[in-house]
Amino acid sequence: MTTPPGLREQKKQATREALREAALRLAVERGPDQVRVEDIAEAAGVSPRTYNNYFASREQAIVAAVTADREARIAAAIAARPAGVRLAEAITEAVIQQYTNTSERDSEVLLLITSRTALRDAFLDTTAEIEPPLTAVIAQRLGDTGAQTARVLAASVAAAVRIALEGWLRPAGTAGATGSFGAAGLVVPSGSLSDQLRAALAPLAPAFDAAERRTP
Amino acid sequence: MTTPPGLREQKKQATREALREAALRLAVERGPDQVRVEDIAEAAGVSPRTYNNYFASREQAIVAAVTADREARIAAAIAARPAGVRLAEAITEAVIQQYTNTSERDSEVLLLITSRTALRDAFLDTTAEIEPPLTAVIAQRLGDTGAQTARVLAASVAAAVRIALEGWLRPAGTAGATGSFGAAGLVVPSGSLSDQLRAALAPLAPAFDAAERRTP
DNA sequence: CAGGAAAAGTGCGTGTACGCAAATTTGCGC
DNA sequence: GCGCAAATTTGCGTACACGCACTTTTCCTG
Repeated sequence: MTTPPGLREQKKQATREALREAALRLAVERGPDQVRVEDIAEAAGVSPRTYNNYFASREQAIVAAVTADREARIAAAIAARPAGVRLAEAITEAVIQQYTNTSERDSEVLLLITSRTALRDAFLDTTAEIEPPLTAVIAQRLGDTGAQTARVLAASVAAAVRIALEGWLRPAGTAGATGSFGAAGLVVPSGSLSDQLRAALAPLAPAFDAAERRTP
Repeated sequence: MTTPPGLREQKKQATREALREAALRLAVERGPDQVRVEDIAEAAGVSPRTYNNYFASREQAIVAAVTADREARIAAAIAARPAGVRLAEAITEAVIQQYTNTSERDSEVLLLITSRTALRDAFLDTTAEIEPPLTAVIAQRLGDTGAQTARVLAASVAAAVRIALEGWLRPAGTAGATGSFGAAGLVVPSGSLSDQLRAALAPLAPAFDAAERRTP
């Protein structure tokens, strides 16, 4: 059913990644406001029109360089957990694991992202991407009868993650200007990201428990 | 604290409504694709630039004509319910009440909205507007300790409503073309809107119960 | 009621988003 | 290998979104 990765699809992914990388590189080099779609397209070796076949806005390519494939990794992380544990717990831990897996580079880029409202919004919008794979994983656990329930719970998780991220990087936006920054570790505005995520997801746990109880 | 409605604010609301009405009227008259921002602005007696001070996209004004003030009405409806009933129930009923309160005109316009993807998306996006008032109402019931919980639950409700609406008007989009339509009642794709909303909100009830139990 | 600060409205310029149709590339069967 | 059907890329044209600086309106205070 799943077509073996043809050369066509391969090339498409290559183009997508080239655009992502070019966008991020240019944004870091010049500052996010000094990068036009035209520049990104040129750097990736495609036409500006093609850029918009891959990304619907200038910001998407930049944030995609950080969030790429996060949805798939979260879904895999959940599926990897033993079937015995509570669904709520499996999801919480999987989400935390993936979102705190930020490399050194990522943490630098996050500063850049928070520095522009448009970028920040685009970044937060990527939380919606985890919905489809999350829905699939949840539906699998709940059985076919709970398809609608799975969608609602997945969307709720995405919303909670979004809120956690907002809370986490809000104070960061108020302080620094565009230019230099430094410090050793991550920016730790109001509690660690792990704590924010745990706190945001906790209220949903009873809903997961009830859903699981209905189809054990 | 709350400034008495100055003449300034009054005029702003008047402009906003003028834009809404003009947008909807033109969209119905000519078809949604034959209406430019310039046209709407002219019909409302403001400059095109001012249009974008009120609405961030061409579609927003059109859908706003249908969804105007829905958030406030939902919040009021919840607050109006006796403090004794379950929060989950109060919210569910209030939401259903407000979303099924469609006038004759609204049902006609909904057909128009579903006929264009961009309009449909803009319409679904309006569900996010209920979050802030919903957060306030929920937070009030849960006490100040549950502020974060209130946000998450409110966002979950908004997500559930969105899913319900999607499911409700999906089949409607596949059938009819732009032009004529008729029939007596509302379009009833897959179950009534009430049923869709109830089904989408049901999975969240345990989360509300648990939150209430924590601060009774 | 005059003065002036704050807010809303406007014009302009730039970059963006995307429908459409033509040109190019890819993959498959022969 | 050949050629064709499907998918992708591209150019073009149009409309939109919005930052910025400037004008006009509102409304508060003395």
